[in-house]
Amino acid sequence: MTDINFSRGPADPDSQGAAGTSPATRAGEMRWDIIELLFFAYRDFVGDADHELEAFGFGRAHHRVMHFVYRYPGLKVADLLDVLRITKQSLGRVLKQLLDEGYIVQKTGNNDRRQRLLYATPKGEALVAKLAGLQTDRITHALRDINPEGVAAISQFLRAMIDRDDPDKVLEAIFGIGSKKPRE
Amino acid sequence: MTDINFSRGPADPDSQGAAGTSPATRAGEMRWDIIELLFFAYRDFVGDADHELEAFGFGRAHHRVMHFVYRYPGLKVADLLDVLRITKQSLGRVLKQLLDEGYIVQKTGNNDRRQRLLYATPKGEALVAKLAGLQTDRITHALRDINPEGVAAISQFLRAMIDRDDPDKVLEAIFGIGSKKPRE
DNA sequence: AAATTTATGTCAGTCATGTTGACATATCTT
DNA sequence: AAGATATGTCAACATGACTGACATAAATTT
Repeated sequence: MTDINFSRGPADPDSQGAAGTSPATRAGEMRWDIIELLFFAYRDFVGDADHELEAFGFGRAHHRVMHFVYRYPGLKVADLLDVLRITKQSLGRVLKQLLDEGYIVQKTGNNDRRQRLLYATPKGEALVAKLAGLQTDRITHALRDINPEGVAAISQFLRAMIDRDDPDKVLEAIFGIGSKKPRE
Repeated sequence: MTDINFSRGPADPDSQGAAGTSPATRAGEMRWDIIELLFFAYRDFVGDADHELEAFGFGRAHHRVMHFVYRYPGLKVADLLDVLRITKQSLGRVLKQLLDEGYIVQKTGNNDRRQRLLYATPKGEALVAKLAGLQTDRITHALRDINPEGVAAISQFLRAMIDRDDPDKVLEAIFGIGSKKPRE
């Protein structure tokens, strides 16, 4: 049936050396393993939520907004734009739906009445909890046979994969700039 | 400045318990840390390639196709569909561009002349190497201070995050299903 | 007080990438 | 010869990105 050549790597690995210009260009030095594991792990990780979201008529964009609004109550629209790295227009459509359908409420800022601070409603909280539950189940399973040192290494690795130049508000909170300890 | 309430978690965490139905529904049991680290880590991980791809007039879809064609020479179209989990039409557009612009070539299968086996050209290999170089640099940096046991834990974690029911050809290769006949 | 900047919202149009369903062709299998 | 399979292509559509322009209210600066 499947007569694919599954020898790993290109037919002529040596042809790589001269082509690229970035520091790691020789095929032998590439972290193909981690690159591909990240692809598949993330694909299935978000797949959990994707499937559930269909029942709500929502997409990934809605999930991301709901998640961060729930997790960081009182988030401003501008902060959300920084975190999600999308444009105002893209966010606007999704946010409007979530507001209209009662998953999120806005409150005018106390200090600055131009701001619309965002909060999840109980309905919104339930959705986030449901999705996070699915993802937590997968994570818990994946961590099952890993000892505390291993878990620490995983956490350290993921943190070190994140850009730290010009972090947004949420990242500052995650990395505990203000001595706030992430729940762990 | 930013007068956001950055207390962690929802205003009323206890409201979660009754709402959800999946195993992990109580807010205190959620792996918010890993969930968010995965989001940011993957965002920045793929961001490396995204930026570079603009110069080629390509998007993420092109990268994914090029990557797997380069890594698994002789991949069939059907295998690529399994791996990427997209439809024939979506793949078709992207694949046609890569063929037209000389990044990929097709060869008719020897055993089965209906098959179009895909191979990266030197031009395609150079592109993959460049993008993988950027991502490898990030990974290498993130693994810098992690000992071999930690790296093993990271690898194990990522593998365990991946669905193993009905794995595709590439996953079978990654997980080293050693027998001659992985699927029938 | 007036002018400017900021935070947000919205409109119009475009693009990339995904979808479904139908259908055509060549080739392999029965 | 008939049917199944691998691939390619068509039309139509959905989502979620984008740019650029513009409007409003509120804060800030002059």
